Amino acid sequence: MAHFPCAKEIDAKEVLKEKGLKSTPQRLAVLHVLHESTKYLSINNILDKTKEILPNTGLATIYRTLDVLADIGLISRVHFEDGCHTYAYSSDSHGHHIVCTKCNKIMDFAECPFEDYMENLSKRTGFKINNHFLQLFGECNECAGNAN
Amino acid sequence: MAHFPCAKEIDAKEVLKEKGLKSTPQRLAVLHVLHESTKYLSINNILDKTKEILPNTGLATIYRTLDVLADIGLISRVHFEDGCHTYAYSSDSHGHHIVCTKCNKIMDFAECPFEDYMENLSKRTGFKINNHFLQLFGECNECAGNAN
DNA sequence: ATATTTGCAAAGGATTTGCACACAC
DNA sequence: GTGTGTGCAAATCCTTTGCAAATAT
Repeated sequence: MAHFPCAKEIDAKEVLKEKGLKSTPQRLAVLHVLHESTKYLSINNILDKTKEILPNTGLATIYRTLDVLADIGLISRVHFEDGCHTYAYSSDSHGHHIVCTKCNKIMDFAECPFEDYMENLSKRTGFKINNHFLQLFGECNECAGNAN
Repeated sequence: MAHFPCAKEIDAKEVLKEKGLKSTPQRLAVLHVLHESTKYLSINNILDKTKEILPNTGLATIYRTLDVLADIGLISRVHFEDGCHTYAYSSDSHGHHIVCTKCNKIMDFAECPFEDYMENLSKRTGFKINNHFLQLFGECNECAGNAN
């Protein structure tokens, strides 16, 4: 199997093995690409960079691999404002929501716990933070209270 | 023009007028549907419910209307794990990211400012919060420091 | 009266799937 | 050796767009 200088490679191999998944060059290459990149990459960016390592990689493999890696927690899904088209009524400008994963109930909450934290985080990261997106998932009291 | 019992209708009309947009039955109906619903609705759910009010509404109108309403802040975009396929490397299980909207630089941060807040929010909303999604947008120090 | 908005249908992209072959275990 | 994973191409799905007719102002 090919070998790539990915800091998380050994870890990744173990995580994959734990889940009964194979450590394929493609999976390690995609992880490597994401790990090395300091920028957001589109699916095609990821494909191109992966092809620099494994020229025959197909687009479908990228999709499948990203799903696998996200499912086992080695990467995470990132949301962009214009990349995701689902909407909910919002009673205030923050528009944060809590979603019940059992019944889909949705509740928006006005106050934003981050306001204070932002400044702190701005200083530490060097980012001037303009906007934020927060969403909570859980079970509403009916679903949590009633049986499964 | 049709009239719907939407608490925010008058407000919506004003906001639309302010922006030079027309208060069409479709826009008010979609807003009404989202406002009345306590649950997350898919695009097709929104179409179906809107058709209960205005039977001839087309799907394209739903998309256009949701965009307009989101742009003027009357509704907000909601992200679901499987509804948005963009990924980034994640160095910890939280996987929160800050994204620079100018150069696309992405930085993940380990600590989660919500940990403490969760319990508090759980009590107030009645939701048992299992998971959360947080993402920040801004400008990295190079982009913020350098000219535009 | 006029410019915006809508509905329909067609176009366009993005993502997924089927299947034979390759490969990690 | 076996079953999972991959590559290719086709199929599918979601979203956007063009245009003529309708309509809010």
